Amino acid sequence: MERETRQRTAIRAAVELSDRPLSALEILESAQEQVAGMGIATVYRNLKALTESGVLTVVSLAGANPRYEATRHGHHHHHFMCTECERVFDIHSCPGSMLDAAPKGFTVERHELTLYGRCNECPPDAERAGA
Amino acid sequence: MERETRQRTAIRAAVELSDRPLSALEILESAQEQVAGMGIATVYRNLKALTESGVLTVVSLAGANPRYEATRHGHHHHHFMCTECERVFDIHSCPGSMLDAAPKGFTVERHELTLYGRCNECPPDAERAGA
DNA sequence: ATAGATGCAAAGAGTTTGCATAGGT
DNA sequence: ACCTATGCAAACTCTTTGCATCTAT
Repeated sequence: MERETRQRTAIRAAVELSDRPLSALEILESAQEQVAGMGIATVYRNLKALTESGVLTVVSLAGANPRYEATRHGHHHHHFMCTECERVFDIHSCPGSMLDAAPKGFTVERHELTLYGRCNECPPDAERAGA
Repeated sequence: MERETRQRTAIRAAVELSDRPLSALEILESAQEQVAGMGIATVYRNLKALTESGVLTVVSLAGANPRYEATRHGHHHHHFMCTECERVFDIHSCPGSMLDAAPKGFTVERHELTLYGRCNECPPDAERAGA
C-alpha cells in the first residue's frame, strides 16, 4: 500500500465517514460516487490492504457477509444487524463476563456477539399493523 | 421429505450422533462412510429439508460456514470455534443480560455469541513451545 | 407404477487472482 | 520512467438448481 490513488482515497473515506460498518458492496457504491467505474476487485484489494495495515477492521457476523469499519472505533464493542434492511450498527457494550464458560482445556482468545432485530427505521410487524 | 432413503438416514445419523455441530462437508464425509459415493448436493438438499422440518438447527457463525446440529440440543446455547482445527463445540451458557443494549428505537429479536480460541486438542502456541 | 430423491454438472453469490494497462511518484 | 494499482475477466469456494435416472413406497 504505497500510493495514494483516487480509488484508495474514496474507499477509505467511505468507511471512515460512515457511522456504521459497511459491506464490500456498500463501500463500492459509496466510493463510486467519487470515482465512477471503480471495480469491485479494487474494493476487495484495498479492503484487504487497509485491514492488514491496521487502518480498517473486519466485522465478521454470523450468517452475513463481512462488514468493515475504521479501526479508530477500536475500543471493543459488538454489533446489531437489522433483519429487515440488513444494515449493521455498533453497540457499545459487552457481556464481559462468562468468557471463561468454555469447557476445561479450552482457551478463549476472543469473542463475537451479534444482536439481530429491527433498527429504528424498520419497525417490527406488530408496530406497522397497529396505530 | 417423504421417503426414508439410505442417504437421508446416513445424513441424519451423522448429525444426531455427533457431539458437536458439523459443517456440510463434515456431514458428507461422515455420511459417506455409510453410503459411498453420496453427492454434496444431496447433503445440502437434506440439510435444508431437515432444517425446515425442525429436525436440525443451523448454527451460524461469524466468519465461518454454517454448522448443523440436532434440534434436541434445543435449550438456547452458544458456540466455541477452535481457530486451529476449525471444529465447533457447544457451550452451555449465555450472557443473558445486556440484550437491551441496543440503541433506542431498536428491537432485539435474538443474539449469537461465538467464542474463538483453542480446543483441548489444539493447545496454544505458548504451550506447545514450553515443556 | 409413480413421484420423490439422487448424482452430476451447470449456475449463482461472494471473493480472489492473473494479466495487460493506466497512473502516482 | 518505473513500478504499484486498476479494471476486466477468469478462477475459486460454498451452495443451489436443472435434468435424467433411480428407488422407496
